[in-house]
Amino acid sequence: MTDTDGGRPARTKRATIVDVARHAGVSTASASKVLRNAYGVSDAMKERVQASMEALEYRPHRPARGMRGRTYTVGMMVSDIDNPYFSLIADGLASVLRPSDYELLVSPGGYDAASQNQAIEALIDHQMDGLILVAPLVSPADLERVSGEIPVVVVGSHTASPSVDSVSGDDQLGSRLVVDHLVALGHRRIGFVANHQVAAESHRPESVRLAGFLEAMAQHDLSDEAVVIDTQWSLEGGRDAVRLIDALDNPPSAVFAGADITALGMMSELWEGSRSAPDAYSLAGYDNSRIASIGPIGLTTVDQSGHEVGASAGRLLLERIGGRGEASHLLLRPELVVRTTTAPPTPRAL
Amino acid sequence: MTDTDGGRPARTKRATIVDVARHAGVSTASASKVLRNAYGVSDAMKERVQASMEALEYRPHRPARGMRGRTYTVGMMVSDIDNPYFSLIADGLASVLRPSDYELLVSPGGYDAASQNQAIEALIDHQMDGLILVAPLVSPADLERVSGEIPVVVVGSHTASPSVDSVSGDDQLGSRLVVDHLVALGHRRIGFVANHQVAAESHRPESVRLAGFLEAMAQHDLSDEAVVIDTQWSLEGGRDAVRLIDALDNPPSAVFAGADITALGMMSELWEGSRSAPDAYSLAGYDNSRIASIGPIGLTTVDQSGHEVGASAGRLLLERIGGRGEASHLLLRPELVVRTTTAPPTPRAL
DNA sequence: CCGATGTCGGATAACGTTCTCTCAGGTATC
DNA sequence: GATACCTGAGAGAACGTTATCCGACATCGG
Repeated sequence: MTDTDGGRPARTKRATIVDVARHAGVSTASASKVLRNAYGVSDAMKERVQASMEALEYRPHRPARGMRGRTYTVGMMVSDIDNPYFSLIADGLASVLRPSDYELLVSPGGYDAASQNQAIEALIDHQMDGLILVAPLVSPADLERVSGEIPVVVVGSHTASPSVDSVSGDDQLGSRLVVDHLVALGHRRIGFVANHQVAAESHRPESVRLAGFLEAMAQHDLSDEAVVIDTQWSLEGGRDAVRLIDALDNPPSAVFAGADITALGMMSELWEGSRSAPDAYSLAGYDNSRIASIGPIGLTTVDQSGHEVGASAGRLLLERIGGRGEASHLLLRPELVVRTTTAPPTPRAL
Repeated sequence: MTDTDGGRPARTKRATIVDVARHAGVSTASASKVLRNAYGVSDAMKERVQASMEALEYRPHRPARGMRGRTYTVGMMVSDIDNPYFSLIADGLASVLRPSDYELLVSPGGYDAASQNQAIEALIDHQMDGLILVAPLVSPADLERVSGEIPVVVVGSHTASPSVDSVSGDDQLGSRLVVDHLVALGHRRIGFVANHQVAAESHRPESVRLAGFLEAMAQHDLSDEAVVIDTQWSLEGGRDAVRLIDALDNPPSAVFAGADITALGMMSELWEGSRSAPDAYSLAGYDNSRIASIGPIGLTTVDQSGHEVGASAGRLLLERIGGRGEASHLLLRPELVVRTTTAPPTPRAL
């Protein structure tokens, strides 16, 4: 009735380190040493134990390791697994984790601080060795608390915390690249679609991009021509943006949507009104999501090299797990990708 | 020098069930009973213990639970976290897991059988209570082996295994919906873009969709007009498909791309040749990914209701963990979503 | 030839839970 | 008022691993 015999299929017992030790004729302590390649084992013994592990198809039981400290697993918290950018980050991360002993597990945290906090706690409860938080919505205080328990690397949010590592794109520069491009095309009156929900928190990309936009406009002496449209970064928010712009007395001839998803919403809304970019106005996004490159879309955008961001985050985390004390903050250089949604202003807009 | 004192931040020790028990003045055994709301605790004690848990911010240590069996966590293996359809599945899954005690962790398994196997093993090593495998590339034999160790629900692959549960869309029906639609529009010669890499394995959606296409064409007495284009389901594969179709003597007036991603690649390639759907030929995809609905894309496609698929998979898995013996196989009804890439054949194509 | 030093291997006590089993006390039954 | 039964509470042994300590032996310098 217990598991000694009865499971429907002849459930084969998993080999433990004790089995390995017995099979190799050594103590479990020694087998463990081989497993961790710790100090104090002869080559002969090492070989014998490894052969036994092979023979028994031994794989360490992670919870058991977790009870003694390390699980050799790092957790990644993302708002939603459906984000092309997050996927690039995961890829980069995986590429640095693969050669190490570490493994990656992802937790979908949702779109509000409370559920993200819960997801993070669950990751901690699993005794992960380190955490990668992608564009987290949690408060700085919570972040600080978490980083006291476990090494943390924040990706995408500009934090300057002394206890949390961070990797992000230089969104200030990214905004400048877009503005420079639009101005070079001859635009003067330029709009920016802001994400009002979170713009107040200065460390978030949303507000850094806005600040970068305003600063770049000022550098071109175009502060008076900067038009901020307040809505939300989502497909629906993009649609709203189009309507808001239509209602303007003096509409811009080019719009920087702040994020690809918003630009896509705008394109969709324009399309439904039989208009398009750049005919109605030039349009630029941010993120270089895969969809932006599809022919009929052809969105001008900013590439953040998610792969590189992920790889850097992985390296930082591994270093931190390895014992580095002080936090490190990386700022990666974005690049402008010009496609077909930006062009010189149309005559009627001059 | 050890952790009794020295960590840089005043690292607060995590409360264990022993602490809770002491705080409440009961035995750890009783505290554990309250935690699992097991039989044999008075209401008074239950209340006291729960108050202590609250006070100490107690959260069970999952690895420790794992050592005794359950971890209250289910694992989901996906090829890549960047897939809009997977995200819908995860959403549906989360919605049934939330009210339960279970939590979800996702492992990105990659695009080949070997690395997916590795990801699955890692999930097992973590002592997950159950596994959701999304469109796995692993062999039926491996699947059988895994399902002997842990409850498994396969999503997206049509399996009839007696030991593995499955949930998938009725791809055969989906193909028929597309063909019926195209024929109703007046098309007779219709192409299907096949995914040659995996088409041989009859349980995979790729081959079921192909079979469904051929059967539907036969039902319309159009077997002679069915054109199968052999390439790959990816953006690049879609581009190839366009070139292959161009090389045909007697090209179809409508093409069923088999998957949205392929259709998008085709649209991109057509666009670069200053052509488009449905002018060049009608085009339909499969999956109803979010991007398909964007105005300038407007792809006619088949909706599989990923949310419902995920929710069903979650329910099945929970039942299975709960002890259901025999496997269950669900087939969900897909729906056609008509947008702008399909239209009656253009005169010259008649 | 003796003590000091170094190397390799093993015994063993945790780690935080679960769960079976035992026990104490109360209540019902005759 | 003795016996059987129930109920609530606790003791304690796992689970699979790690890491500290300890001992045995070999080597080396004087």
